[in-house]
Amino acid sequence: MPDTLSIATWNINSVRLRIDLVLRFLAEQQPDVLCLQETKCPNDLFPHSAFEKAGYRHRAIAGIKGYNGVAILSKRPIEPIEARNMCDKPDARHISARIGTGAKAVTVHNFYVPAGGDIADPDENPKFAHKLAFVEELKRFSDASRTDDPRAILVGDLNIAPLEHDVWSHKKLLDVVSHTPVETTGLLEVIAAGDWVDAMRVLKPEPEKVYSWWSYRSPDWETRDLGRRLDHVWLGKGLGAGLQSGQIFRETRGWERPSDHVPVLVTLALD
DNA sequence: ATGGTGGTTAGACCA
Repeated sequence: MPDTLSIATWNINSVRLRIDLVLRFLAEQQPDVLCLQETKCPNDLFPHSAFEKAGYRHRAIAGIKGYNGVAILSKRPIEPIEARNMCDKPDARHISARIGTGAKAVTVHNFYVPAGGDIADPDENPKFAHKLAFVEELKRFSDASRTDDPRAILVGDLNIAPLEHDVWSHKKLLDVVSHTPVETTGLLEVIAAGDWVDAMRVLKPEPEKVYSWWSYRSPDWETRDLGRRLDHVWLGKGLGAGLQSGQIFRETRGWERPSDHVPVLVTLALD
């Protein structure tokens, strides 16, 4: 086993519609592992053979019809662990797998946190209540993971931009779902509970602006640049010191028929 | 204050 691991996360917004974009990214960057969210693909319709041909012969998937769905694609052997029912719902928002063996093995957890709807009030908006409950569950998960599994990696579309410079305007977005205080505080508490290392923010500390998502609804996304950092790669306590590099593939937002999210790729040493 | 653009799948629902 090589002593580095490169792992990417990407909300693809339909893996079948955008299979060519995923294959292009894999061909160009060759990450060891790619975690997808919003595959929107039932398990029996997952495009296994396309990934097989691309060299991603090891996969763990959890999909349902129409919504959500997560997948872990790997060039190296993996052992699927579980697809958790977060908030007691079988709605395909988590999948995990073990990569490698022995002392260098790591556990990858791929999460898709609920977007939370438009109204930032849990009493008025059940989707926002669901999101807050999901974050609370992530807190308990992280607290347990910190002690049980220091070689864990948590990635995914967490649908929260926790820091001031994770959004184009902190003040203007304070009451916009994804950057409200209850969400940003909650996500920072998840990080604290797990002692997670926020990989991209180690490499690009505040106040640099870092985004991974630009709304479909905003025309001229590139010049206006009204982005948010919703996609994250967190390293467990035993892996944080190995962080080597990270990259956000903003250019994919300009590809034909793009996802509204772009890939985030992190490379780390495993020893 | 509002509406703006996408995907799934067949009328809404979700982002």
